[in-house]
Amino acid sequence: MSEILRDLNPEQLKAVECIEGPMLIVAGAGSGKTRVLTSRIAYLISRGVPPERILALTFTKKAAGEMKDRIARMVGERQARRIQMGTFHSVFIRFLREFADVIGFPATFTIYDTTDSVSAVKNCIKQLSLDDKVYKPKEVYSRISKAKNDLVTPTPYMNGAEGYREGDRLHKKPEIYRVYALYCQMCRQSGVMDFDDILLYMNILLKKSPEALESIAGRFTHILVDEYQDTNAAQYLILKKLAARPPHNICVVGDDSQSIYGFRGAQIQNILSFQKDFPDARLFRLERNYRSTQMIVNAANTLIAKNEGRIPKNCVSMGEAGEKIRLVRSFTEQEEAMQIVSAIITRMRTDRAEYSDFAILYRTNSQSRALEEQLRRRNIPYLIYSGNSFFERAEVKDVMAYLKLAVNLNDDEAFRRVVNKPARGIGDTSVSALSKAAQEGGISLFRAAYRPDLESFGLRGAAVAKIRAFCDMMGKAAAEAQGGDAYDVAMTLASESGIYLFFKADDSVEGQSRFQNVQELLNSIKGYVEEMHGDYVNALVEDGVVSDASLVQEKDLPVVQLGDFLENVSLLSNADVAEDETLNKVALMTVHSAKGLEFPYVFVSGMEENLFPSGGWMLTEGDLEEERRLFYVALTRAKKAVTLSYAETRMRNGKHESNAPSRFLREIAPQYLQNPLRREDFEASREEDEPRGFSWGSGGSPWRGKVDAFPYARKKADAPGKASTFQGSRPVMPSTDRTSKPPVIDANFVPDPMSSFHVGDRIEHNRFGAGKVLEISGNIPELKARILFEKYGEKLLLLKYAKIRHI
DNA sequence: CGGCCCCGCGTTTTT
DNA sequence: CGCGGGGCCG
Repeated sequence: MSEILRDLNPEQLKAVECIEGPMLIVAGAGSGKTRVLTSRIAYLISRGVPPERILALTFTKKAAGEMKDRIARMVGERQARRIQMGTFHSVFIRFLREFADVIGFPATFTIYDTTDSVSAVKNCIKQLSLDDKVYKPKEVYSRISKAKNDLVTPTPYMNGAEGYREGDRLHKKPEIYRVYALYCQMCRQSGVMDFDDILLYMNILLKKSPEALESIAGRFTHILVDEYQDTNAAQYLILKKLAARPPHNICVVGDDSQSIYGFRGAQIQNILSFQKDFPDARLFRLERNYRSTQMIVNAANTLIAKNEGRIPKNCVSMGEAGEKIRLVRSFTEQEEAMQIVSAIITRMRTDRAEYSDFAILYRTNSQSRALEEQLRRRNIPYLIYSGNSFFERAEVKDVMAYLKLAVNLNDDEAFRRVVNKPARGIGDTSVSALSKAAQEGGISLFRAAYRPDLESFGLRGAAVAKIRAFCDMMGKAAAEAQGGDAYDVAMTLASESGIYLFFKADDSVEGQSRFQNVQELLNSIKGYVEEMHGDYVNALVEDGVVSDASLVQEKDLPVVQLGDFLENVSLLSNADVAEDETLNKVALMTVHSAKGLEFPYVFVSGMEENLFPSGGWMLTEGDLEEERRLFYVALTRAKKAVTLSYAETRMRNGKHESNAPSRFLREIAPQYLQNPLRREDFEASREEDEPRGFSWGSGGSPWRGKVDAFPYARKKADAPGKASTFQGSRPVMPSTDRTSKPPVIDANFVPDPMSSFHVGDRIEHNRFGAGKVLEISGNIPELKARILFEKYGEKLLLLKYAKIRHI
């Protein structure tokens, strides 16, 4: 036991040792939250709490896995395995299967991912003859999702609960309730639940069946919840029910400052008012930051202090002072990327850092492109953590649909996707007719295929025969999937269905790549089966059932079924990257994806208004606070150094956009910034020397007013009232076409230091080409040079920004 | 029935 | 700009 408690600081120790009653642990970034959670569980076990009576819930599989590993190291694999630990969704799926009959679902229900759900919603919209230009499937789905999170089921929805109908009418979409009702009916008749259903039906189950509540809640003496600030209403209510019985041994851990999923229904209020829900709750604060330098922690503190309604806490770095946060200004996103890459290369030299010590974070996935290009150009290995791009590939989804259909023949989404792939002569007409038959009977497409009166829906005998042949094949596959090995079943199905050959036969370059993906999917099934078998064997050895892993025979291994694999995959996230994939690579990801991770060196790119914080249009105070928390998360990922960057113009949706530097850059107290923003930075374009709004190639001599261009911009900065430019978060410069500006000559351009230039030097500019220095004026760092360019005439450049080198 | 083209659209997304 | 979906044509 002493070993469990040994390395904890006093605050952590208190949080671990308090074993009875409700408690809230507010854990600042990098304060050893996971350590406390795992130590606490280990401590409970050491104090005699049976592991199976501990329920530990996380949001991600990764978090659950890491915690399990760490606990196993403390109390042994054998004990650790008995803990009920997993994601909200995976744990609740288990309960729901157990009590499936109560809520009227087959115990074998399967899970729709978001794509499945949206496409099912789309189908419902079609079936109701609604215009999908008005009723956009994605929008309708998110509306339904919201309602489910609020536990508003179709009937109350229809009857006006929580103002949903009213809201819909306001948005001129009064029929959403009908889509909702139909969608629920469809899911039910398909034996399918979406992600929100898992939480919704869990609530319904606990409400409807006191026996189920008693049974489930009675299993656990201790409940632990990770990332509590991200729970939504549905999760919150489940937790409240499970912990309803005194002494309410529920321990929630989180950080209100890191609540960044409000847009998905997370309620920061849950953590803020935990002590109201449980008046005798004890509050523990973990404020010692072991991750980041003082500079980073202090900077982040000053930023987050701008938010209201926080749980008061004062995070203090236990590390060294550290260096100030750097700010990189650039003209375009390409330049920004270039500078980031250069900084990485420099840092690797000076600090002997490795590629994997770096993360480049951004607000939106689309920002990765420019970064990728520059990284590739410099041959730097990188890894993009973006959505499950592999499982989003059409060919992978096709094969997955076959597998899903084999596990659940009533999965209409899967059915539609593969019924005519490869071509079986079952076209739209046939599927529509089948659809009618299914709708009329309130049954799935698969079941409808066997209706004796199918021909009365306008199908010819030949069409019916083709449909039934397909269904027979799938029926056979389903029988095999029942109790068969996942990999064997998948292989057999892939070849029998013809989908394997379908992809193999395409010998175009893209076709081969698609086939490779299919192969990779099948391999990953094998990998999964082997991993499960490995875990099983390890458990046998650990339990002393066998003395050596090699003694376990193949026939003794448990069958890993296709359904297991599919469920596993559907609950996978983009943080779930194989460890060897991350080796020695620069990490690129959104700030959201970075939550929970840490890196020695962090770059946050795109620090611009309208991007970060995003949503300039209708940015409410609440939205802004969430953006600020998001930036807080970004800063606190760094252990040693942070570099922030922004670009003056950025290509967005095919248009050039100019935005002011992010207000967040001003919200970090300037003493933590190496080169804080000055007022003129918030003014428009101070690119090189041109006055703002200037348009290249607008005909005539582009050099009117060239010499006084920069002073002009500065004068404006000093003008009273001008500060409002950055207060109003609208674009500072209209997107006048800057497309015809002189091209960047060399993207790899490395400028010479500004003090190296002298009158008479022959120089070369990144964009203007060759020229001669006529005059140097001003003092560092405001050093200016008057340069006569061969092609563009005389210009006054601020050397700090100009990309110039000697020839 | 399949392929091609045009149009529309475009935060973040642990499950 | 780059993608995906729908519609139209062969």
